[in-house]
Amino acid sequence: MPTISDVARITGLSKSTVSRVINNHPYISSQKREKVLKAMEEIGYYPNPSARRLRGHTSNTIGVIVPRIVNPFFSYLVNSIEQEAFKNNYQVIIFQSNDLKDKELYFLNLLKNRQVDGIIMTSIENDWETIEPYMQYGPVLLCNEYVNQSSVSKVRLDQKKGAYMGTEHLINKGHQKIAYCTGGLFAGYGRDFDRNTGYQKAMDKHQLTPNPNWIFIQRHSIEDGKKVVKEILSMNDKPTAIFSGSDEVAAGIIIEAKENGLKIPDDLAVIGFDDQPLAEIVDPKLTTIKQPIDEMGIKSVELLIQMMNSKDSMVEEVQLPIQLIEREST
Amino acid sequence: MPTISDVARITGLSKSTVSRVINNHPYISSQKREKVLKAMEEIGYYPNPSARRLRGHTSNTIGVIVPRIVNPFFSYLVNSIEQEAFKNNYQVIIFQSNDLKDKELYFLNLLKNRQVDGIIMTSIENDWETIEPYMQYGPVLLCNEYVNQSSVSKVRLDQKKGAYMGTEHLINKGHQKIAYCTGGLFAGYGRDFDRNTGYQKAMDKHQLTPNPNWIFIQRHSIEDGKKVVKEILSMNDKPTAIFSGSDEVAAGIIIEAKENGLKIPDDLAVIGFDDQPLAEIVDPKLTTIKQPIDEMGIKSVELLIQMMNSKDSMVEEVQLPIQLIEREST
DNA sequence: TTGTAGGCGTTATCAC
DNA sequence: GTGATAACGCCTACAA
Repeated sequence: MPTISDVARITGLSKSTVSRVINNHPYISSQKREKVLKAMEEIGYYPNPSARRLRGHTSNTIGVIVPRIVNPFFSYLVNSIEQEAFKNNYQVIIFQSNDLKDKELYFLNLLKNRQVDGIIMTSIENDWETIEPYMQYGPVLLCNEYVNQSSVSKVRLDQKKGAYMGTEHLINKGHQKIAYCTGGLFAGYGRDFDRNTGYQKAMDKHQLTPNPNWIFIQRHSIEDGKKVVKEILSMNDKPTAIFSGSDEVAAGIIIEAKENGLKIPDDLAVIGFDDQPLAEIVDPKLTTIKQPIDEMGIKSVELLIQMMNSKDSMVEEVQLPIQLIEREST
Repeated sequence: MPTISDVARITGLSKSTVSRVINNHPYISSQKREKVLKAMEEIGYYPNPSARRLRGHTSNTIGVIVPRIVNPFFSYLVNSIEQEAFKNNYQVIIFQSNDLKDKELYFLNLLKNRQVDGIIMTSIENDWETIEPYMQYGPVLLCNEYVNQSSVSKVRLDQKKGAYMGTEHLINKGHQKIAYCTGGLFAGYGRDFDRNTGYQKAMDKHQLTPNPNWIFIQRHSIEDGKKVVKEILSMNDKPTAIFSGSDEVAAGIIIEAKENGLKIPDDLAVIGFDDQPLAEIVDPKLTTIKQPIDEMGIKSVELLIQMMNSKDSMVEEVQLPIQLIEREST
């Protein structure tokens, strides 16, 4: 593997000059610049990232924390991030927190060693007070999940509006008994809180009061969705529609409802969130709230790179549009 | 961020001694070892990976090349790899080749800079002659995709048997006109070749000859599956069953077949490959060949770590079992 | 069993 | 404009 010294030797110049060319410094005769460039090309020289990192430069590596990559929402997000990063000459290290506080912290630690230049967090496990101190070691960007803190950059959606739209869509279809199913707990802030608020706002506006039994929390998987149906079937007062915070849970609901002879959307209308590929696979096809995943990834990388390059810490917040996709399940 | 010098200063020992403790060298008085360990703990010392890398040591990083992470097969594989790597204190850099030769080569290049200690390739784009030279820079392991080369380690399945089982299953159900749908071209070796061979072998054994029109190549997505159905519908001599090399294509086939009024499995039996989650979502549920993805990932990491630790290059081949999951589509 | 010194490849600083 | 040199943090001959 050729080094900067090799280039220097071949061109008869000093390492400093070569380094300057590499880093696009001014004050170099274009004649020598050409010479260096040519030599680099010839011997296939490529700067050693470890050395750069050690010397205090950037590592051209960004870390992405996801709860789990097998969730299509996150694999699509990672896809978009990786593509955009590659375009900008960055590599992506992927971390799965598995909803574990410790693992999340461990990953955040890599910022200290400059293992990564910056981190995109797509989920948050620890309290913000725990996470915030890590920001002094390098830029941290929140994508998808967020907190109500003005000190951190975010790329996010209007979750409140999304849930509002979905709920109102069901109301417009004539439903009054609308169940609500979320992945989170009833947190006091962030993504899930905003969704909850959106649902409530829509219900309130139409003077509807949900039966507390119709509120399901911490549901994530297809299996969870199936269980929701079982619970509903055992109720005296059953909902006629259900808003689910994830397409996967919604898919589970549809599958199990059909098994039990329920007609969708007649007996039970279902609306999901994400617009994952399975929304078109499930039968009937799923009405859902589409999140602009690709744009989120692209914007996140763009912003993070800006943050890494700006000397003083900058904070920016980007909000992307959200959209209702009506299919057959409502 | 504390360095080895800090630990040395605090303990009153030299950097060498500290380094020896870190690297578990023999010939250290257990008394001093304790002292060092304690100091490291206290100040939260963690070796700087860049420095280690530069000095010629390992980076505790492995690279994984996948064609695309949004394909559930690969996201599950990456999940398993990341989990196992984390257990062993390794980080995972993820690369998407997007079926591009250049991108694949670019990633392989990182082996030279010791950006990664080893690479797991889950797909192969370039000719083997092009890839082989990179193996001198570090261990490369083939997982899932493979070539008929004894000089490289592999973790793979008996693809031939898988395709054979699937095809014979259809034959046993009374089908004679069996279409075949693969993601690859008709390569002369490797995974897809073995699958093709398995299909042919099963057909031959039962003295069946497929209509050449029933052979579909380079089909990957749900959309591709839908197109296959359209093509079939326009044929005079139609197959009654179809073996698909991927669950996604199979799902597309089922969806489009239903749209066109075909009953599954009566009018068209469908069998997939992978056992992805969608196999249980699609209606009717998909019969498929299950690949032990988790074991593949675990075994790959295990093996790669062994390879990275062994001084002389070792080559090993692991073959994992494969299994038919019968559901409703056949 | 422990310490000293040098170098991995790069870039920033200071000279010229 | 260009070059020598030190330093980033770590590990390993070599010496003691």
